[in-house]
This record gives sequence, structure tokens and C-alpha cells, in this order.
Amino acid sequence: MFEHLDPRSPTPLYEQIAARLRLAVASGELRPGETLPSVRQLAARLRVNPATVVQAYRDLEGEGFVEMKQGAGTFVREVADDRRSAERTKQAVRLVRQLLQEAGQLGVTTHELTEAIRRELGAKVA
Amino acid sequence: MFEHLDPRSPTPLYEQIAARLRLAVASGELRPGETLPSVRQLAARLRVNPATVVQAYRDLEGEGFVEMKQGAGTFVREVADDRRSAERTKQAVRLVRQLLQEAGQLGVTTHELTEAIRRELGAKVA
DNA sequence: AGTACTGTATTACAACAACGATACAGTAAG
DNA sequence: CTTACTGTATCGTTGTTGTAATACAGTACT
Repeated sequence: MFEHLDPRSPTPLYEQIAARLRLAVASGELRPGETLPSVRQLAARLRVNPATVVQAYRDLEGEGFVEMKQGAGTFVREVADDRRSAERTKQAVRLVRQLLQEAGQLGVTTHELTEAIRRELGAKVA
Repeated sequence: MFEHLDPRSPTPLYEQIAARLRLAVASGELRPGETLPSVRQLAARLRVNPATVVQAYRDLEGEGFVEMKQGAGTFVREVADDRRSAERTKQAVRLVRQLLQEAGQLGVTTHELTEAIRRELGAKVA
């Protein structure tokens, strides 16, 4: 599950770890209630310091994906499907707003943007 | 033109400067051939170190917006309108791809994304 | 209780980014 | 050629971030 971790990537290790886990949780690959590997286990497997794994886990906790319980472990959060979906919608809106802001700073018009979206997403937008 | 520079913003000074100038060039507010304020002039006006302005100008140069000529000044690049437009299209595509990648990492589906786009952009996408 | 596991907190260190200071080098006009 | 302007290069300081080392504290199971 964690074969490819690149220490020389510009994106930090803890973020690489978090991204992988986040997707696993969001997609249901990791089911609610399931325990994640302990920070030490995962750290050993990735040949990385435990603190680095902790940072990844803490991020995920902040985002509501997991819950860390001292002495027990780190668990995938039990959340209703609709709340999970609502969260994804919220993220989507955030991403789109960010896109619009960056486009504005570059002088890219919304028309050029929608054109690009259409091209990249196929026929899904008109 | 540069009244509002926030030194305590998380976005660095040189980026604030670059963003403002980038928009001015992209929108045509600064015409091709026109000279930008000299690094010292602008630095003095913004109460900032010349090197900071240089960094902003260098970024813009890297993006093809301006050209720095030692001893002469910094000039808005002479580019045909269609090339300018092509450049914006390229940027748009880049932004959209980045959006898709980030969405993928968060487990946000393309459907949720297009919904968000529709909502944020008004009726422009379907 | 004891043991072996969990996460937590603190501290230190290395790398990097932002910003500034200062000296260098090219250009243009008197 | 001199002067007064341009951008360029180099370096140092400061703050932040990523990562690690180490010691601490809670939990679970025997």
C-alpha cells in the first residue's frame, strides 16, 4: 500500500503519506472503525521517523478523516455517507474558488477557463 | 497603482508585486513596449528592498510577461494578441489539470466538481 | 501490577525561503 | 569620458518548515 514514497520530492513526506491515506479513506478502501497502522509500524515500514507519520495523521484528524486515541491507535472515523458526501462537496467548492482566484490573477477569463474545463473533462461541461 | 501591499500577509511581498503586475500586463493596462518602474523606484515607493522587486520582475520575466535589460530598464514584452491568448489558454489548462489532480487526491468525484463549478460560475457550465 | 503496545510533547537540527545590504556591470545622454 | 541612471550578483540574517531524537503518558491484556 505504501511502496512508493519519494524522499526527494518537493512535496513533503508527511503530505505524501496523508494524501495516500486520505484517498483510501475517502474512497472507502479503508472502512470506518478500521485502525490505521501505528505510527511506529508505518514509520518503520517507510523508513521514516515516527514524528513524520504523526504529522500526517494529525492532518487527517484535523480534516475529520481519522481519530487518534492515545494508547489505543488511530481509527477511521465513523461518519454517515451523506456527511461524507457533504464534506466532499465543500472541498469541491473550495477548490473551484481557488481555481477562480488564481485564474483571475493570471488574467485568464472565465470563458477561457470553461473552455479548458470542457477540454480536460470531456463533454461533461458545456 | 500599488497602494495596498501587506507585509504581514502569508503571501510574500514579491508575489504580491508580481501578481499585481501580471494582471496589469495580461489585461492590457500596461501596454507592450512600456517600461515598468525601475527596481529602485518601485522599491522606494513600496518601502521595500530593491532585491524584492527584482525577484518579482524575474518571475514575470520567466513567465514571458516582461523583459529585463541591464542598464536600460524592464519592458512589457511585445507579443501578438493571439500568442498572448494562447498563453492564457495554456495557463487555463494547467490550472484545470491541477484542479483535477487535487480533487482526485481528496476523493472528490468529477461530478461533484462540475456541480461546484456550475454553482460558482453561474449558468456557464452544464 | 507488569508488560508491551498505543499516541503525545519537547527539543534540536538541517534546509530553504524571504528579505535586505552592498558592491558590481551595462546603457544612455550630456 | 563622465554621470546618473538601469539591472545583476553575492552574501548575510531571519523566520519557517520538514524531519528526527528522545522522553513522556495513556491503554489493553495478561
